[in-house]
Amino acid sequence: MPQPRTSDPQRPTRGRRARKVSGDERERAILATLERLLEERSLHEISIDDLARGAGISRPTFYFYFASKEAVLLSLFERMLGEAQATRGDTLNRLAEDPAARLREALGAFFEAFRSRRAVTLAGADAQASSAEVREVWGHVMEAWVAEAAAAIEAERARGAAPPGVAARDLAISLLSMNERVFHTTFARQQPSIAEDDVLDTIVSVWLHAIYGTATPPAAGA
Amino acid sequence: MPQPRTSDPQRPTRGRRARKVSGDERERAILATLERLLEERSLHEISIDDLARGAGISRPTFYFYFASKEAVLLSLFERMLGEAQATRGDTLNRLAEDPAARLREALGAFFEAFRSRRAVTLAGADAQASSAEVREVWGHVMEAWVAEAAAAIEAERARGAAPPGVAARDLAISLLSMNERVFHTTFARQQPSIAEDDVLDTIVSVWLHAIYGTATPPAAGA
DNA sequence: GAGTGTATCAACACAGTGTCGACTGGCTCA
DNA sequence: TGAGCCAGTCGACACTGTGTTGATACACTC
Repeated sequence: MPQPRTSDPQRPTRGRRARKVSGDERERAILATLERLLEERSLHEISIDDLARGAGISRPTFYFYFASKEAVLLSLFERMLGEAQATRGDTLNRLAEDPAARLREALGAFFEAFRSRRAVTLAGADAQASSAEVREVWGHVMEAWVAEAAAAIEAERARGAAPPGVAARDLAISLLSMNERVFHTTFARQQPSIAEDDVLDTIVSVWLHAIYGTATPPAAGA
Repeated sequence: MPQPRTSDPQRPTRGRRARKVSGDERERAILATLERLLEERSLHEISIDDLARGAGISRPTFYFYFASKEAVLLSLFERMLGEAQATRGDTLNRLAEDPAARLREALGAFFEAFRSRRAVTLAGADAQASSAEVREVWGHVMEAWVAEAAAAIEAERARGAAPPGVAARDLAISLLSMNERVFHTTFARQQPSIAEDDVLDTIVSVWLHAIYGTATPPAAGA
């Protein structure tokens, strides 16, 4: 049985010129095909045969590259989450500089990262229902964001800018859960949902009130 | 082709004594079987054959009662949502009496309604990914809650208990979305999630701060 | 020029879905 | 009382999608 290749990038690419069509190109073709098809229909309306044909290979050959279509989605999803991480930076750690502005910046970066890959975001969220693996990846990413947000909340409480209240971690989970679900319904254009242009204003307001009790918390210099 | 029966209760039950096993009993047996199996595994790990066997009938006979397993879930889901509506009452309309207490009451009723039917709640939420029909039912229910919550927020702003802010409807959507997702991760015992005992305290606190800017808003009499 | 690893696919086995057509057995009304 | 109706039932089939097997090709290595 051929081992499905992991997307491990340091696989040794053997000497000089690659074959007409290399394995990496095929892998990328499969990923691109899924991303394209997800713009039109949901993962469970896409068959492995669709992906294989889209990448110009047969169904058994598909299995040489990925173990399942969920695995393809997972790869796409992980890439996107990596990008989301990268663009966001450490904005939350510098909350004290100007809470309202920094928070808007951080939440805006998330929003933008997900918005720019709408189809993958939605499919990834939906796939959590059916794939324990997707659930686990998402759980790890969320865990990191929760820890970061909780630390930021505690720091703001410590410097007296935010009043004490419910456990910082629980608050962070609540607010991030809100983001997650609000983004999802907005991107899916479900009813009821918030208009794309109003999402950021609304969630920033909730974050500020939930953490500081006011929409205009004090900056560190003030 | 036999018409799949709706769960329409006023179907005429013909004269005197019912047959050994009536159609209604079968229908109830299918619903009960799904609810039982959902405690152990997810909808897409349950086949129509499982449901049929569980109800003591063959697979083709299943189709006499329901058009698909999603339809069975939908029936279960709608019943549960109906109960959630019923137990909650009009608490949100009486927010002014004592905002913190009434809000806790209203959110507590929701939490309890969903908690008591954990398996159906989780399966219903998951099925939104794959079934437009489930999505639509959930959308309608949410829409009603959003309208009610938005009206309550506007009333509190009108009486001066809550400060003005982002659109009441958008705020209502955000807060209800938070509930939805927080409940889901808690019931599914995903990581990260809020402990079952802390959920109510946490979300009530966010609602109060987001609407009133404080955890101790004034009652109407005060 | 034999051997190894990558890449490929036709053909198969299988699981689940949905449908068709035939059958049963109680009930109604002529 | 017996012809006809109808809710209810299921064996058998066709179809779709999944995952595996085994054989093959090709490039590059030693």
